[in-house]
Amino acid sequence: MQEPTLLLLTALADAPRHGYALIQEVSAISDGRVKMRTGTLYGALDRLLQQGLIEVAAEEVVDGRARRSYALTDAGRGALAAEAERLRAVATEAERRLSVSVARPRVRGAFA
Amino acid sequence: MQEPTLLLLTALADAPRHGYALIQEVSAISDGRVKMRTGTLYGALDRLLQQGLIEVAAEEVVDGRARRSYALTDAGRGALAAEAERLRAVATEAERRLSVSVARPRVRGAFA
DNA sequence: CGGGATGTGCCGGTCGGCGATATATGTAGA
DNA sequence: TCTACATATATCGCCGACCGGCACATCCCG
Repeated sequence: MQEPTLLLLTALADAPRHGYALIQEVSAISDGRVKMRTGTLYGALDRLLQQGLIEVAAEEVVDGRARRSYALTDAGRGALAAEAERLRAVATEAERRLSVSVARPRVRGAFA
Repeated sequence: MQEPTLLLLTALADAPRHGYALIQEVSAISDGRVKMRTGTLYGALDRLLQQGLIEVAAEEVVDGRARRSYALTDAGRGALAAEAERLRAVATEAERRLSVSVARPRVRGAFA
């Protein structure tokens, strides 16, 4: 799973949302760093639907505009939780290793 | 940056390593889940060299076999630290949102 | 009436990961 | 000895995900 997809699942984790709202939510989550394009969005949405990680929660018309809302499935919830845990583990390991090498930039002599 | 690349940088974070050792190290870091192929490895290594995130640390012959070691550059260290922090933030946000929706599976009435 | 925000959707290009394949040496066992 | 496996590096082509660009439609504001 790649980052845009992960951000998408995260944006759906607390409540169902429709496409356009997801773009804004992803931007908010990533502190404005990730501007999701509609090409990425709908492609990813189709993929996630097919994988059963999300489902269509509602299809309504608001102010004359069609709006389709998506929600996480239980499988999606599980996948997101697993992914989050894995990423945290990698991040922790990366930081641990970095601190080791920073503390000892190079070894010059034995036992020293 | 994708996960294999992140794992590669992580594997280099505490000490320089050569290609084959990186495959094994990545496998160890990911608890055996990620089996890196040489196609992925050398492609990623070339990319990272070009981006200046890693550098060739040594080229030696051990037991008749050529061996090329790679090391993180300062830029690579910075990139890895930034990436780790970002991933941790996303993971935390994902887990926070999941716990919110699990605590309140659905809202049936107002103010209730 | 024009422009910007809201809203969904497709298409083609690009890039990274992956499987397959090739080459070469050292080591262990039948 | 011959065979198989671990060590070690490297290339190629395919595929899937992401991305920029585009199209289309409605609503609101000036």
